[in-house]
Amino acid sequence: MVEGIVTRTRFAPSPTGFLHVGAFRTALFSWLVARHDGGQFFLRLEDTDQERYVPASPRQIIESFQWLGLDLDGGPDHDALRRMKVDEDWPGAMDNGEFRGIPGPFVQSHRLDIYKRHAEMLVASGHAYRANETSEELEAMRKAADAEKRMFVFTADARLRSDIDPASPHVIRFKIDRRGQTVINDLILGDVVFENANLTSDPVILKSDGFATYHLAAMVDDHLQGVSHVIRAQEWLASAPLHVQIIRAFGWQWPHFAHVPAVNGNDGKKLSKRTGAKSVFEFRDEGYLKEALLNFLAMLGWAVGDGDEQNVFTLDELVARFSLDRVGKSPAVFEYAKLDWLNEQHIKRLPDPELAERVLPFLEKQGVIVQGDAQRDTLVKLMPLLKERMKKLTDAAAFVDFFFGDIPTPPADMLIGPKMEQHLSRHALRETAGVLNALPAFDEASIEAALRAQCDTLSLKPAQLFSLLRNAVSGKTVTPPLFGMLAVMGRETVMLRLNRAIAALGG
RNA sequence: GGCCCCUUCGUCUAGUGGUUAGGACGAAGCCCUCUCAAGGCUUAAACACGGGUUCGAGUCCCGUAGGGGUCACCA
Repeated sequence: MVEGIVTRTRFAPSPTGFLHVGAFRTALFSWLVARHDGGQFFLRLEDTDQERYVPASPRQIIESFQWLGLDLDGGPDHDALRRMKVDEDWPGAMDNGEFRGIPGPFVQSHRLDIYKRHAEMLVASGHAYRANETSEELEAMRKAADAEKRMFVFTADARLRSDIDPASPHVIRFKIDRRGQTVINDLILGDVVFENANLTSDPVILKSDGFATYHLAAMVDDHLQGVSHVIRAQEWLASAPLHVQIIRAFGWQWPHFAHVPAVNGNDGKKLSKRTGAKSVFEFRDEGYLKEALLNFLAMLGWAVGDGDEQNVFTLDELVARFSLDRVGKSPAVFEYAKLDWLNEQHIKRLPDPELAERVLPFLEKQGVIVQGDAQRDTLVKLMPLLKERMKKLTDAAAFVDFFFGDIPTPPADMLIGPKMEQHLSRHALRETAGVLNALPAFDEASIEAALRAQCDTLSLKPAQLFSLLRNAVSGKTVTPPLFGMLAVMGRETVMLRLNRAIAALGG
């Protein structure tokens, strides 16, 4: 256990491609643990595999954190990102950030000397040794073991050569202690017991190209950077005993471990492209709120419990209530219907001006709004009409497009009310237009009162008159509520469209 | 195959020996209603299986089955 220091967690992805939301759920758990405890959270890029490195990856990872609003107390700075060949013109995440007492660099390829030094320390202390078998030789050894139906385990005794010149190309392997057992006190899973005799080959900790492997690099960094809780995907559980041995070989205290269960697709299998392995950006672009995504991700595997049945949480509430001992042990499945519902809930809770700001970029992209600033006020007024019927931000366009641009005069058959003749529809429109034009105040309450009175005057049912008006002013059969819609639209536009409709009906 | 993890409605889950097994999403129905929604009410829907332990098991133990992870000079 790391004692006497604050909770410090980290997210340490390998920049080898685009991270899907499942990875960010693990990151969110780590972030929540840190914030709940008033501790720190930082980002470390584990790029010790140069062959799989994808230069677009660091940027995607950092911008995802930015969009989600998960702040970092440390991470790759501008210079580090430049060295990683991330776009020159990109400002980078940490230029305005601070490194609050957490030692960097935060990119593993910039820490090679540290790993080398630590690997040599283990050789000197007898916990590791040099080896230089070629991959062909190793393959042959595996085949031979296979043929004898026994498991291939590489140990110091198995190596072909032991007199290795430190100046020649070679790897350093960790010498696994195969006696006794290792117990991992996992914060989520409880005690997990491993028989050390079952452990696999002595792992390479320093590759012949001078790069460390995960096992060495992550343990060294977590120690040097003061990580108190190692929160990671459950796929790491099998190598946890090895990690404990490495930490012990250095004489360090080990951190709390928490292995987070996987997230599966709706086929029960590992998340794939087809089953929803999307990036954070894809959700953003599809019109999801970060609040909803975060809420949804947090509840995949975590629940408040204790009889509390709250479903909708703000980030602050999650920070206040999250704890690892409430994280379930079993894998969860993405169910996007629930995300949609959460999105609705968070949309409804957003203040109108804020919601309008979120909707605006989508309307601009969809060509509904051209002059955003000029039309912002109208947009804010529309929010009360919209927020109850929007599932995603992309839904807004269909409800508001006719407020911001002219509409073609609807076809005549659309201008005839239910169970009404053409002349009757025309009459009703003409009379109602007259009433609306004479209305002293063109606000929602006045409009409603006047139109309901019109139903009586004309002996029409609300459904008849109102659908007629709706179609005439919007050109649509599905719109926000009529009275509020007319008020926001304004008398001038309403009269213009009603008169056109009357003309289209021949009169 | 060895080792490890997991198993409550379709999905996310509550439950820590005694419950009519609760909630949410989704589904169906009803109500409300100017369309679409929202909202309200109601219904269907689960303890993987088999043995124990116990007066009593979703809860404890042991098996079985199923799912997943891992066994690289990848992370």
